[in-house]
Amino acid sequence: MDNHSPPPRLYGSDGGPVRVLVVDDEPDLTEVLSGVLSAEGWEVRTACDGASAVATARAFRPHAVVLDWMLPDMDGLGVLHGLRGELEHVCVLFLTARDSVEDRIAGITAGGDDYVTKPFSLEELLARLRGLLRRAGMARETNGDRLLVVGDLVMDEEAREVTRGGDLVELSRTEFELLRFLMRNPRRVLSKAQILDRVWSYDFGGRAHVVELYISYLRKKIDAGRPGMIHTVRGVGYVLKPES
Amino acid sequence: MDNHSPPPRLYGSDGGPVRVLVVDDEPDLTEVLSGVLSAEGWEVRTACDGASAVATARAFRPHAVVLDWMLPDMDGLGVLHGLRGELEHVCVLFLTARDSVEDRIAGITAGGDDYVTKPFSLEELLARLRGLLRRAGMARETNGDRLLVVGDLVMDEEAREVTRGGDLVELSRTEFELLRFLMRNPRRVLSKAQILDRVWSYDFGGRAHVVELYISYLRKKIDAGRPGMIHTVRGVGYVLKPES
DNA sequence: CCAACCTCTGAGGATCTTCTGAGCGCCGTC
DNA sequence: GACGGCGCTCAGAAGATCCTCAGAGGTTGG
Repeated sequence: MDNHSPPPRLYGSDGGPVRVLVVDDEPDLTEVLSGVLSAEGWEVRTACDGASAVATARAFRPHAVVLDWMLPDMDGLGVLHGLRGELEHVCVLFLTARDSVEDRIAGITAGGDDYVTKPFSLEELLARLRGLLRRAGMARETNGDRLLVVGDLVMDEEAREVTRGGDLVELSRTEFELLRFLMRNPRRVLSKAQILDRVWSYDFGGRAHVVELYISYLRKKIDAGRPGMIHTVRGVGYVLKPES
Repeated sequence: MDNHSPPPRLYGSDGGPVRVLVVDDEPDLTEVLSGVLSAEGWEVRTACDGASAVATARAFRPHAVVLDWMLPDMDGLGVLHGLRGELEHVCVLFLTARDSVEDRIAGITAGGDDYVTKPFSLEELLARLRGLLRRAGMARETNGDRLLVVGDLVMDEEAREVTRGGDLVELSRTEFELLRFLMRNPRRVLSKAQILDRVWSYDFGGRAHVVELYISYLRKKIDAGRPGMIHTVRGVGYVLKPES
C-alpha cells in the first residue's frame, strides 16, 4: 500500500507530471513498478521489449526510462541507441544482474545515467530515479531542496548523511534506507509488510522480524538518550514523528 | 442493522458513486460485505471465482476490488493479472489467511494495493478500502481532509492519533477501532450487537459483554475528568455526542 | 588471507492486549 | 422496599506481540 505523496511531488520542467517509461520483460516487475511510480505521482508507461520500448518512447516522450539491460530482442546498448535516436535528452536508469558487465555499464553511466543491480529495493530504485532527474534538471521538487527534515532529524539523501540535533549519525545501508522510507512518510503508520516491500529487495524471502530488528538498531542510533521519534503501534506498525 | 452513513460519503472522480467488486467464494461473506458497502454508499457487484471476477470487471469497471487470495479456480496473482489487463487503474484489497501473509505476498503492498488478514473486522476492511481509494485519488471525501472530528475529540486515522481537547490519548488497537466506529456515527445510537458486528472479527464468538468492557476503557481514557461524550442508552446501546 | 562489518536467524524474555468471570450498583417494576 | 434486569468495573489468566541478544554466514577492503 502506498500511502505517501498525496499529490504528485514532481513536475517536469514544463509544469506537467514527469513521464517515465519502464522496460522489462517480467510483467510482475513492470506492474509493481508502474503501481509505485504512479502512486508517487509520475505518469507511467510500460514496454516488455526493446522494439516496443523505442516505439512507445516516440509517442510518449518520457523524461526518464527504467531499462532492463537484458531484453529478449536486443541488449541495453541497442535500446539505448534507439532511444537516443528518438529523444534528445532522456535519463536512463539501467537494471542489471549483479554479475553482468559492470564495467561496460560504468562507461555508459558516465553520460549522466545510472544503474541499479537486481534484485533491488523499491526505495533504492526510487531514490536513484529522483536523483537522476534532479541532476538532469528535468524535475524540480516542490519541496525546494534536497534535505529531508522531520523534527530535529535531518537527512541529506545525496550525501547519505544523517544528523539528529546536529550530531552526525552513522548508518549502514539498510538502516539508511529504512530511515529514508520513514522520513518520507512522517506521522503515518507504516506496517511491517509495507516496510518490507519497500525497503528490502523484492525477492527477499524473510519475515517481518527483520523489520523489528532494524527498527531496534535505528532506535539505538537515533533515539539514544533523546525523546524517541520512532514509535511502535502495537499490532499495526511503526510511526516516525517528532514529539508533540 | 446498518443505519449509519446517511447518504454516500464517497464519490468517484467522475462524480458518480464509487464502484467496488467483491470476490470471494464464501457467499456468506460476499453478502455481508455487499450489504455493508452499499449501505456506505458504494455501488457493489460480487463474484465467486477468478474467471467471473475478470468478466464482471470488464463490464462493471470497478474503482476497487476486494479480492480473496485463495479462490477455487485461480490464485490471487492470476486474478490480479486478469484485472490489470482489463482495467488501467484499479485498487485491490486482498483478503488472506493469516499464515499466507507470512509466506509473503511479495510486492503486493508496494504497488499501491493493500491486504487484510482473515478473520477481519468490517471496520478494518472499510478503513483500508477508504484509505486505498483516497490515496489513489479515485475518491474524494466530502469531509475534505483526513481528520475525524466530534466536538473537541479529534482522530487522525493515518497517524492513529487521538486527542481530546488537545491532549494525546493512547489507545490499544481495539479501543481505536471502537472509537473510530463511534466517531463515524456521532449522535446516533449504536446497539451492542451492531458494534460487535462491525468492530470485532466476524468469527468472534464472544458476548456483548466485551463491548461494555471496552466502552468502559474508552470512557476512562477519553471522558476522564471531563464532560462525558460516550452516553449509555439503557436497553438500546451507546451514543457518542459532544455535550449540547 | 584476515579483519571488520553487515545482515539475517533463532530463542528468551518482557510487555501489552484481550477476554472471562464475578461482584456491585443503578433503575424500573411489582 | 424487595427484586430482577442491566450495566459498570475490577482482577487475573491466557495469549499475542515486540524487543534484544548472541551468533552464523556472507561481503568488503586491506
